[in-house]
Amino acid sequence: MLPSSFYQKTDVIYLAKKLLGKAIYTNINNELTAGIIVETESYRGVNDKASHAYNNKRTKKNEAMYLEGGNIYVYICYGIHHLLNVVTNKKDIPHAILIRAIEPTIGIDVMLKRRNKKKENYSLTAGPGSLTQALGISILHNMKSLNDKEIWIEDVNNEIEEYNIIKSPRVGVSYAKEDALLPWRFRIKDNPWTSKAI
DNA sequence: CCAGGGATGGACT
DNA sequence: GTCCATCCCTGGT
Repeated sequence: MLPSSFYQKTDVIYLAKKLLGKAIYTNINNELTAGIIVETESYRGVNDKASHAYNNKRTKKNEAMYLEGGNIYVYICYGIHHLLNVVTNKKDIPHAILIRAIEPTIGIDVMLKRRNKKKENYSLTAGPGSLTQALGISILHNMKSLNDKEIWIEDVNNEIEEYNIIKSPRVGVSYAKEDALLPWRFRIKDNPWTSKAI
């Protein structure tokens, strides 16, 4: 389990790249599942027009972003999809990292059941709404800690070098004007489990 | 009070 | 490629 100090570092761009290659685990309803994080996006708080916390926006929905690093921000997108963010930085600095895809490693049978699929393929966990469903993560986990027995992240000695990280603009944030072009989406090069979004 | 809309994914042509 | 399901917070009336 990563220490809280990891998440409380101040550079959310650095941390989004550092999360690549790490393993995220859930143990929900006594069912263990896990995968390697292969795609992330950074959201850099009050000055980032794509962030839910832009301009110090603070509501019941995004309150989790203002917790200290190492907590979880889950919100529902389009009324259907539960999207998982790792909160970073100090308390009251609302930085977050969206987990966009994982490569499944443990509990694939459980993931198939949760996703209502018969056969494993790349659509099992590629995409932010898909991986939360596979891992059993929902809005119920909003504001919970990653230093916990239900959801946690581990270093599995799988460091991703800078030259193996693809950087591109974030997905679905065209409303963010000039900030929409920032290359803050990170993917492991040549990994087939990343999301298919352009 | 209520219409609008979003860090998407899946079904279908 | 196109369409659209469906939640709930937000902001304008």
